[in-house]
Amino acid sequence: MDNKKNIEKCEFLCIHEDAVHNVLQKMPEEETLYDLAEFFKVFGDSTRIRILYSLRETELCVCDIASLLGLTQTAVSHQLRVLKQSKLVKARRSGKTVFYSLADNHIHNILDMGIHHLKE
Amino acid sequence: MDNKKNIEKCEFLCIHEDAVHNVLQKMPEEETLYDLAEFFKVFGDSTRIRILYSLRETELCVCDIASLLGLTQTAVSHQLRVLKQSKLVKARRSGKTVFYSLADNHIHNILDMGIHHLKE
DNA sequence: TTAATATATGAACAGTTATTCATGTGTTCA
DNA sequence: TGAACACATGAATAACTGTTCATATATTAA
Repeated sequence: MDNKKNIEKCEFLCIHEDAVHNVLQKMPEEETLYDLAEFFKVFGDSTRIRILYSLRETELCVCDIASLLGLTQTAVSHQLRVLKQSKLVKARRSGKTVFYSLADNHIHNILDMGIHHLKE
Repeated sequence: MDNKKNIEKCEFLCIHEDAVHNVLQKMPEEETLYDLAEFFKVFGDSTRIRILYSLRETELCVCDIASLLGLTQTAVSHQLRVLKQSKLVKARRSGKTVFYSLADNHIHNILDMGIHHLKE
């Protein structure tokens, strides 16, 4: 084992080796966990949450969202870009306006699950 | 209406009033959306995600987690505090050691839902 | 083409957050 | 009691993130 560098003083005293070993075997890959955190991070901003909720019913243009939420067009644009990169929303251009909508119904479930947890 | 202060130049041009009005009526309360963002924010850090995954199988003490994930005891303690405040984990003291475990099975579902979304 | 407009984007700034360091608290055991 | 230890916590630092400002792009209409 060459993980001795990370080891704490308490290693020889309190570590529950069986449990730790068991957990280590069942842990998803490092990258998966990282991606998962990145995914949740996108939901971890109230502006983005509000945008996502705005899009629950219908598609809206950038200007609609800005007006609806009392934000600047620029702020909305930046956040929509984040949401788009994370594949939470998709865009459809119609002339000068760009309509945004939720990328898939999955997003509803995730929001609902969060709301549900809060109500406990 | 006294929301004219927030209104953009494009208001008179591109706003889809019906859609916006409809959305406004169905929006959850401001505070709910804020809490929801705070909730997801906790999941939006890879260290915390890794800690939560470590606790999927069994309870672990702080030292176990630190050793398992290659973190300092201090870093783990700080993050466990965040997780505890958000009621995602609970603590049980046994002598000198403190064992942490997931607060409820709900947490599993949320993690799984995230993983599931990533695999699409 | 030019003007108007809806949206996008790069840079700067301010606020937030995760980690580390130093130290404090609570428990056990000699 | 006092030493050892597992854990907690406040302060400081560094990195990250959201908003704003200025400006660029894309589309339409005159």
